[in-house]
Amino acid sequence: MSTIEDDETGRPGGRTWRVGELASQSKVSVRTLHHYDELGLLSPSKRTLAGHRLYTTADVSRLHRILALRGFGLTLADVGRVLNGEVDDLADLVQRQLQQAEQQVRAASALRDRLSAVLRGLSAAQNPGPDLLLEVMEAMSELNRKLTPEEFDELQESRKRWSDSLSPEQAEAARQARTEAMSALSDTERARMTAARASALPEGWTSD
Amino acid sequence: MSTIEDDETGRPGGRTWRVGELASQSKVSVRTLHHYDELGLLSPSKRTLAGHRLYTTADVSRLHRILALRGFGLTLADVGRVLNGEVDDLADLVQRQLQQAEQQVRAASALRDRLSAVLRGLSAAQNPGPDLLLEVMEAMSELNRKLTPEEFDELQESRKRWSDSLSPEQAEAARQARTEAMSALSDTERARMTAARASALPEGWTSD
DNA sequence: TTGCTCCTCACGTCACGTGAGGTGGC
DNA sequence: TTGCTCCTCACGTCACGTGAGGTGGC
Repeated sequence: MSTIEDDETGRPGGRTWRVGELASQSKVSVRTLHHYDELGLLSPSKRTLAGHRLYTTADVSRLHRILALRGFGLTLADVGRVLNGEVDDLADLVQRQLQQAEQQVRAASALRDRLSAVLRGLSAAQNPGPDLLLEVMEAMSELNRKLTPEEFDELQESRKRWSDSLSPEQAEAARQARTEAMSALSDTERARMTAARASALPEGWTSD
Repeated sequence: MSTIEDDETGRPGGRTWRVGELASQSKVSVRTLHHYDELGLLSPSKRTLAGHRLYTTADVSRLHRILALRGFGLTLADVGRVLNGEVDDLADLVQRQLQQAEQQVRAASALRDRLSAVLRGLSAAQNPGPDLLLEVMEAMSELNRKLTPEEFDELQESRKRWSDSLSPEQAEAARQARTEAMSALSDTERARMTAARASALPEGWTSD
């Protein structure tokens, strides 16, 4: 404030930043800035004689715009296109990003539900051996494909062969874990089918 | 069923599958099976004289176990460790997967909310030019960092410079879009902070 | 002269996709 | 002989992380 020729010069518009400075202030890595330079997404307007990057205020603004768009889930390629004005229908792009995010929410939620069902099954068993848990996880996945009658028979049979090798306590725990898992799976499946029906509507179709 | 020496031989346990067969039946690509072979995750027990892969029933079972575990979000490295019995605390692994899935749900939900706020802002503007949308998205991101007073002033000023170049209709649309966006952002921010507080608890700490 | 920052390669990540060029079995 | 399937390289993807080996400015 009082110094005028300390680190930055007083010339308006002449303030520049070195990579390290810009990186720490923007909470990105130096490597990220190098990467954006390589991609041509953000090339510093100046260089020192030694070849060190110097970012101007305009460059900094562009970086902020890049980080903003990146924060909305755009790929760097899309970020570049948007900033270059190569995208005419931005609303359409945002719409697609939204659908993608919704899909991610559905997928992650379904995964979360299945995992917590496994954990509930685990806690139901007093001594959850690794084989038990594996069995439950496999059974849950098995149900995700529709089984042909023969496959179902074989699954039953292999389950039987397997459970014959267990102590009564282990067998009971396995049964209980499986029941837990199956019911949770059904919930997930029901939700999935509902979602599938909704997304099967033609594009642009609305309920009114 | 009636033919006994048609494509598969009758010898029990002798049934084998070629990559293409196994791939289509298991809904994975041939390349995926090649990949698992390269990783040593699933190497066919047999080969023909010409070097073609032949998968036995045991191999097929292992593939199903692999796909099951993969479906629970494990990396292939973790899948391998589990199948090799190198993981002693499976419950802990599942627990970490669950936390990761929950994190994904939170991140995707927050992204979805911000994107739909942008779209609501968009529809509020009768003529949403690309600059308008960009402005809104940037403003939303800007708020995600805490601004120093000077930065806030500069943001206001740049906003002013920008809005001076707009028609009254555009300016009004921008104002409305921004209001929408800000309120949605606040919701998100509140949720984020709540989550942050929760995750700031030391490991193993529970509320009872 | 010692640190700290900067530079340019260049390989690694993760789970495969996608040719390229060639061989085997019905 | 024509298709179809199979084989083994080997590069590409996406957004950087992580050294390696060397130079510049206070």
